[in-house]
Amino acid sequence: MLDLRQIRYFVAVAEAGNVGRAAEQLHISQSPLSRQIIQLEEQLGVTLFERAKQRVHLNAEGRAFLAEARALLANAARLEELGRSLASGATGSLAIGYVEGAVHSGLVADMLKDFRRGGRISICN
Amino acid sequence: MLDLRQIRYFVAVAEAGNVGRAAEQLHISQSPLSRQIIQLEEQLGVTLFERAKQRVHLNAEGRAFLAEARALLANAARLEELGRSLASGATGSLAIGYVEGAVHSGLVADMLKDFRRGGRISICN
DNA sequence: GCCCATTACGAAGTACGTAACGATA
DNA sequence: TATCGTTACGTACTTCGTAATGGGC
Repeated sequence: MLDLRQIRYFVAVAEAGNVGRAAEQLHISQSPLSRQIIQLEEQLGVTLFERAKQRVHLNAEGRAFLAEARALLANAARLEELGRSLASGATGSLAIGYVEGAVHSGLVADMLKDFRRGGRISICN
Repeated sequence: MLDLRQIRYFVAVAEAGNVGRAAEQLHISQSPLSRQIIQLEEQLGVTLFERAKQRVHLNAEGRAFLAEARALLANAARLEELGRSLASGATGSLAIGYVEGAVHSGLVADMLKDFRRGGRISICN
């Protein structure tokens, strides 16, 4: 089973392009970060970074993996926020995310009308 | 940060409606499973199950959480599979998921045409 | 000599299983 | 009494930080 922490570590290193700086941003040492990245690669059986001249750099596989990894982290963050929001709301709260254009197209308005009639808002990605 | 293992445990218990059976399916004991569920609830600050008469049953918050939890697990599984597929493929493989209707609408065909011209296929949920 | 990534090693935290407990039928 | 969920406790594993190692500039 995939570990979200490793994914977060991977994204940090990929974005920083540097293990040391990524470690600072994550508030951990270089050592465990380097190990977690290596472990992730071993568990997946993929080399995500090109190691050369004591530098790490995303390779083709790493770039492909990065896009989906970011999506997963965003999904996890939403789920966590959903949980916390469920705590505050009486029986649940209404959170509305929108995409540019969705408001003007009347999509959001229609969904809200339907919701008032007792309909259910479906989760839209 | 959310832990995928706890999410998987939660979904198992929610679907089984029973800690014991869920534990069997997960190949762990009842004890740690019960604790992980409680920890998840504590970390989120939400009660996901209604405890009554020595039984656990999803409450309203739990049901709302379950839907998104399943989505996250599916997303994680896709990411893991992507990683493993990147290992075998030369520089990456092409995997196509489709939704009923997308094929007949010509959406997939258009995307493939664009892809042949050197365009990029965007990830669609 | 300085910086960067990795490896070595000891300490702390966490998850597990077994066993005991409380409650329900 | 049998079953189910939770709590108690000891063990094993995993992750962390510090320190040492090996390569480039």
